[in-house]
Amino acid sequence: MLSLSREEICREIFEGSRGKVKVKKPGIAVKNLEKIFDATLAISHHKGFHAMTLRDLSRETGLSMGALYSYFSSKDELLDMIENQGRRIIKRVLEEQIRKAKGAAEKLSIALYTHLYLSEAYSRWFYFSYMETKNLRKEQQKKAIENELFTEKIFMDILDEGCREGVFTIADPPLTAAAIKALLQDWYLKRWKYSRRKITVEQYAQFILDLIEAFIL
Amino acid sequence: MLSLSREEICREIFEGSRGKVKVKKPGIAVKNLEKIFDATLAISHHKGFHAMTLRDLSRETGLSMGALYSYFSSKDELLDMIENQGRRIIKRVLEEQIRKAKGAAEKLSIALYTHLYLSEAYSRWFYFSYMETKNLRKEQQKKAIENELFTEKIFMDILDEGCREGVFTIADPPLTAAAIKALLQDWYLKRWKYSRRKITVEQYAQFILDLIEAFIL
DNA sequence: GTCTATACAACGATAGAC
DNA sequence: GTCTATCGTTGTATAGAC
Repeated sequence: MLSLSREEICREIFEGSRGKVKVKKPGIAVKNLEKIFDATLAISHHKGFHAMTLRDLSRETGLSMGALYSYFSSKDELLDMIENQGRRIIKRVLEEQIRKAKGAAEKLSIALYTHLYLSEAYSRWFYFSYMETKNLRKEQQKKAIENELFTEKIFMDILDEGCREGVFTIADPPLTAAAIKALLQDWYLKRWKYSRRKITVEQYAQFILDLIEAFIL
Repeated sequence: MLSLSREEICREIFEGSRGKVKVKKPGIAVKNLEKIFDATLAISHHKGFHAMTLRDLSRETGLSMGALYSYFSSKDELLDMIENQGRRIIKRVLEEQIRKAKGAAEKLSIALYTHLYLSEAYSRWFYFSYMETKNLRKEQQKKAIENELFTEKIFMDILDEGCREGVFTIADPPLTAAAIKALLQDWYLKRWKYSRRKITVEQYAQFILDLIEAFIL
């Protein structure tokens, strides 16, 4: 439900990138953008975006170097496209879902689950974004930091609301929100560990909720 | 108390790297290794180890390219020296400190504080090691993963001991240990955030301890 | 022990044929 | 819309003077 298909995502990027993508036919462009983003996330997952060469990307996508440059005008622009679009989708879905909930306790639960399900559906994007942030140019780095603080603020606001309602008792809301973020991030940063131990996203979500509730209820 | 001086660390690396470092005079070698490691961690912190060129490193250390190659035989070897030595020191200090404690509750507290103080003293190393792991060659990557699991196991064992003693009640010890690790790691991965908010390492340590104890006591 | 100068490979990016 | 061929640049690494 949360996850758009990859094709829809690439269509959205294509629509929003008129002028960057030189290829005009939507059918062809969307199909190849899908290949390009998939391959970029896959290769970067193993050796980092900077170490990925465009020759790697050419081999993995089956497109020539020349063809790649019909979809972006520089390696940096490719990075920007991935960063920006991912952020936009995630922000939208997260806000949509939380709006549905009533009361702080339910909002906390929904926010936790939504964030974990999102990072499950787009785990490679989350991992990529986390790991590449420090390699971005200033302007993009600023956006990434804003994004981290934005998500944290969502949890801060829920915690504050809970305190006002009298359902939560929290000594230090900012640190509590930071801890929640750290626990959410571990899910996509340490996927190898959790998948090796056969922990499902549902198990992890319930565990985090229990841990936090033991602290604030 | 925990932190060796940088000079001592570099001396230890120098002693343990006979054959790698071509420079023979200890005084000169230790002084320059200090410059090299410092600069590598500093530059990598901003743009990643792979993006750091040896010309960058030359400029930052004041040594020529030729001189640098008297201290390592390839960029990869430099990376190995940093990874290996950091791991060794941290493992040693962590085990030393925990051995002093008696009983699970005290051990948990000591382990948390020690890990946080260590990651405070060597924060750039911790950050570097975390961020560069996926870019390492297979053999080094395996060591890094073993290291992650080793630290986690320290906490696992303490939690198990506490359950046997009857002082802790834990539904899922492995997930609890994983959560502790995630919270410890956030301290050095998000230094910008905590320092901006003027959170001290003592405050953070006490907060994490409170959070975990609320869950397991 | 450190320097300058340089070799050589690999990179990102482009031009022009198809 | 995609390809091949190639440009100029920049990277790691080394040789030999000092």
